Amino acid sequence: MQHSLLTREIEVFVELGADEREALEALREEQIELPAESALVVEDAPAHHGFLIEDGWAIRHKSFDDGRRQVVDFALPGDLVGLPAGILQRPDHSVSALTPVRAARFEPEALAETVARRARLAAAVAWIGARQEARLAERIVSLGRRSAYERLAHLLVELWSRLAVRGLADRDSFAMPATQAVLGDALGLSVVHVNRTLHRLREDGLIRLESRTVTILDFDGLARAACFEPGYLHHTSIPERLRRRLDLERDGGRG
Amino acid sequence: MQHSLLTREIEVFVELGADEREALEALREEQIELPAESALVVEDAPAHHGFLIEDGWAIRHKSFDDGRRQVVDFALPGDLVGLPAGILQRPDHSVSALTPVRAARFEPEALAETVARRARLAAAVAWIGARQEARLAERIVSLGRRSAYERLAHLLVELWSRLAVRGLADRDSFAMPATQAVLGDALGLSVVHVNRTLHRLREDGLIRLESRTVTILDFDGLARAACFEPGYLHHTSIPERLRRRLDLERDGGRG
DNA sequence: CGAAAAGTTGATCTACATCAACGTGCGTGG
DNA sequence: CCACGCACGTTGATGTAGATCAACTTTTCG
Repeated sequence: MQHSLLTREIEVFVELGADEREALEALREEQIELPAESALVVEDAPAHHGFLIEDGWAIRHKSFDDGRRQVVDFALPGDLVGLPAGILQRPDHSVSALTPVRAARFEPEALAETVARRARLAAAVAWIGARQEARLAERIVSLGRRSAYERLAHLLVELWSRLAVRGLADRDSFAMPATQAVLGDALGLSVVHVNRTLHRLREDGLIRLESRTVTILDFDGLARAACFEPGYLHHTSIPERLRRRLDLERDGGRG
Repeated sequence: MQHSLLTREIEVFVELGADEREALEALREEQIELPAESALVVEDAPAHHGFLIEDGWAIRHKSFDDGRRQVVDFALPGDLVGLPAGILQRPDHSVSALTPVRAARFEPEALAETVARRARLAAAVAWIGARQEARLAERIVSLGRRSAYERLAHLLVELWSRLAVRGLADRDSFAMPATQAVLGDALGLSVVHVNRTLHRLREDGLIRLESRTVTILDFDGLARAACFEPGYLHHTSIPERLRRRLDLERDGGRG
């Protein structure tokens, strides 16, 4: 894996020139390896970096003083974290490794600068941000209006989909490092209820679950149970109209 | 209000040059006025615009086939909507006017182009996006881990804060055009429960509520009840480090 | 002024939380 | 290599926040 995952991620959507690819590679400040449980970004800590997750899972989460915790999103290989934290004054949530994590660290300001000079990169980053926002919106829908059963089904389909487009899932299964407690914190449920709900999903023949591996036995059934509409994941490329504008930009710009 | 709200909104955080301001003004495609209930963005409709809300309230929401609905966010004067919808292939949620709305319409592609040539503008837009994402994250926390009482208190404080920084709220009150049904759809609660919970907030002497006006009687109490931490709203300006980089960019760039 | 929309209140139901106990796999130290 | 401990998972009993159903009042608006 010589090219960073970031390059690959972006190139799914826009083709990059050699110079653009180089500029991205130059951002990579340091390669880091973190044990499970360690923090990549700490809420309220002023100094912070962005990270590109290259291997392992992380969570973005907020904690209350009284011990309540909410997982805002899962960060999988290929995901960028700490970007908003870098743009805003201080991070308003933490990012912690769920498994051992390998990641590329970079200065958000350097990314901003690099991207500011290259319209196509800027569009790609905006695009990544918009997609993240779409995911959060869908999570709001889950928490607000879906039952525990639907939420869990939905999350499983989402995770599989996100891993699958990156070639990190098998045809019908994937490794699930999150404990039931973490799932509960992501879905706004108690551990006990996550357990019972998983049990029901198994009873209903939708999934199998063994040694931290989820096998989806009935995709249609699971997606139907979840009211899952894949559109919000936006696995497709940047809209034609936008791309055309930016190709113009590229030809007509300083080059 | 000759200058667009967008200009004012951005200038809270970075100073703009005359050219930058002009470029933003040039984006304004058309001024539109919409009655309450009408849609600015329709889920699944391919053609779409971005809008800068100039007056009135709107909601971003998703609807299920079975009638369930979730309000993802409120859009207040000064807010940008339809931006992610413009970047992504198709909008994954709708935006509807809650009251009559005055808004400036623009092509998202034109914004992308304008912004791509001006680092400071790009940073400002990225900054606006990051702030929106922070709001959604906080909403996820509310829905996942806060009680109805806390959620409602939290929302009221948030709305007041957002209106107040824009000079749209009185010292301790604001006009609240959302019905209890809409509040329910935003908070993941039933109308009945919203009603009872509002009642409790009144009983406890935290708010008063008359003719669609919320008066906050006890800010501290309400914020405490909500576990409200204002940080996530990011009403402060762009971090110094980032600003410095972009000022450099401005001096050194093509100009 | 009348009708429809919004708000209010009570009774009842249920999805999920909480409490409690026990099972199971696994890494660590004796 | 066994045994202890601990994190995680599982299951049952019970409690409760909030949903649902139903009726009524008040406000809004054409």
